[in-house]
Amino acid sequence: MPELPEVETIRRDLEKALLHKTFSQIEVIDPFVLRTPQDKFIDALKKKSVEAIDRRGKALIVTCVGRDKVYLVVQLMMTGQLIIEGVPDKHTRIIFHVGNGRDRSLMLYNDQRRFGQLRVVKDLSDVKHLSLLGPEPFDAAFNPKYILEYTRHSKRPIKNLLLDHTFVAGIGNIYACEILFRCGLSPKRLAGRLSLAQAKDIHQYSIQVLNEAIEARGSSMRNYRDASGQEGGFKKLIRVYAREGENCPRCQSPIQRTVQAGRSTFYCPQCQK
DNA sequence: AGGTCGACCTGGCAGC
DNA sequence: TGCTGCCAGGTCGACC
Repeated sequence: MPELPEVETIRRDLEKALLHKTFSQIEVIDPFVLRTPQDKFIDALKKKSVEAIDRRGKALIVTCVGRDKVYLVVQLMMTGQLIIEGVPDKHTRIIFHVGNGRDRSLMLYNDQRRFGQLRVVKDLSDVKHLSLLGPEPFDAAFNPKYILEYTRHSKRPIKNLLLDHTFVAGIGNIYACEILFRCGLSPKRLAGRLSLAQAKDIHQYSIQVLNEAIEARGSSMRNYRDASGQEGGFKKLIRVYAREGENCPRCQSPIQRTVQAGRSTFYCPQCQK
């Protein structure tokens, strides 16, 4: 579900709610979402205190300290949610009890489709997905030169490349469409044919779109909720995604939908060449 | 080797 | 109302 801006919003919320608090108890309702054996998962987190909450791509990394240091890695995938102070429902898979006595609270892991994954590791390099990730869009390593060099020999459409997390981490289907719209670039354009100016646009508009979305606390299409269960505000700012048939905000011609790499792409054929 | 495609799950919605 | 088919923000492994 969530892409970089949504996960970053959740990360900031969790930081306010969880930092330096202790997991007093972990209730596993549905072990299906665990990638660490249930008893190990509970044992590794119980009585640990949260030292840091980081994000890498679309993954959340909760650093927990106690007898030893462990990392809780959460990939929300399509429908995962981490909710503070929510009421458990039929999609609640894990309940984290936080704090003690008067300062008690709950953090729920909800996940309708159960694609999400939670694991506990002692060493982040044990998480294969993390080791495969390309640079963060806000990193200096993600720059026009990198984009040009990475794509030089590529025969893939630029949209597919933006979705490839080994190229750049955290961009998903919504933001890939929005970034290309702002660039005025067709999602079907071959990545290997980019000019330096176009690589600069991709770099600049990636950062711009993602920053605006973080500012608006993410987009809510279907299932996305922040850590307090609220929808994000970027939905109103989305110009093409899921707007098939509506007028392009720039030229008024109808936005089209097509399918690339098995996923919907929305774009304006007039503005995006 | 690079790139594409189904599979993984559940549920909402449109159309009949 | 109920059924069917399609669609969904991600990721991986099988396959071409």
